[in-house]
Amino acid sequence: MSGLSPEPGARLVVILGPTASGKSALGITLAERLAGEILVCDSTQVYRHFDIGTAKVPPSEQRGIPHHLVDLVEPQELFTAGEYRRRALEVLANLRGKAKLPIITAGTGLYLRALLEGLADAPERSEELRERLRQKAKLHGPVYLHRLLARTDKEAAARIAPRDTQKIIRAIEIRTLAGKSVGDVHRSGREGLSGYDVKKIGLSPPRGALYARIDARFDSMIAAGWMEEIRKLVDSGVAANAKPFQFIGYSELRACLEGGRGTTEAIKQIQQATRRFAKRQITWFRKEPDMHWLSGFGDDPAVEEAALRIARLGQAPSSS
RNA sequence: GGACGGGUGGGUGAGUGGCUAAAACCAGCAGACUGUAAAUCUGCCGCUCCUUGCGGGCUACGGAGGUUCGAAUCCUCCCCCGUCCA
Repeated sequence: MSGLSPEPGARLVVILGPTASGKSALGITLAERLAGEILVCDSTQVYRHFDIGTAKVPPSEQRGIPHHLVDLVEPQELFTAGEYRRRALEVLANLRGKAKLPIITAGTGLYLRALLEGLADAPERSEELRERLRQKAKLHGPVYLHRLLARTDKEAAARIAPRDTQKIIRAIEIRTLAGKSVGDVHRSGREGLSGYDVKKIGLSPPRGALYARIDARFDSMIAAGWMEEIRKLVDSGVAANAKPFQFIGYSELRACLEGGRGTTEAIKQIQQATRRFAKRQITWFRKEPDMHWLSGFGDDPAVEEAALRIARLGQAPSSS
């Protein structure tokens, strides 16, 4: 449904790929050449003050290209896919008025899907309900909630693994607050993005090379003062259980800082966690429809050229 | 030179005669995922064959022999590692 509206409308470029694949660099390159602006689609970069570890592009490296959807909330706030969608739609409307090409650099598959395909009309999260459910789970064991869900929504229970507490809670939440099954809520449809001719470019560097970049990027983040950033966050009173402190690297390094223990073990953990994260991203993006995959990093000149062709013409490099 | 302890699948490591291709954990690979998504969860993980079955074959617990219907597990010799005694 998305991008297939009767009149092709404005163009929209999406660059997606695993972490450290060079999405940001490619985005800036395309923006410069095509009079575009960047919409970051990353669930971690929406948090203010968590800059280095979330790999935000520092203003000094943005080459004058506006970067939207970054630094939207404070660390103790919660952010959701629905909120991302609302904000992104605002930015898109705004760029349309200025006749700028929107370029989305996407690392968070769920957020991108929320924007492109929409979300069902489901209730927002309810902290009170969730807290009650979490208490019950703690009391009766992890599988208890699954049985609870099965009682009112067999279909959802069949789809969700008994130990996937997070998804079970969400399902119970929808069932309870919407008053109908999750399946019914989802089947009621969702409204995707329309009025855009979407070009999706995927970065797919060789696995080994990607892993090497991940390791190298960690070093440069440290060199850029990641530790100092964390120290400042701690000093300014950001709670340890704040959402962004759960992001890869932040929790481990905070523990090093406060526990005074060595970092060599933490470094290995962080690099490994990042590799696993990249794998999950790859899995998610693999089934993304209408992709133009490029097998290199976003700062590779050959990739830049191919991406430019796709962004301009919407043709696969092989067909040109 | 002698006395003990130990050598197990990519790693750590359990396993003392059959239920063991070998626990568990890690790593790796694959997958799911419509408001926590850098999250959460699932599967596979010696090789191989097919009529894909709680199927067949082969290889595997340092090496070589042996005992036994049957050995990672018991015996003999050898090699290596650690600790201790000379």
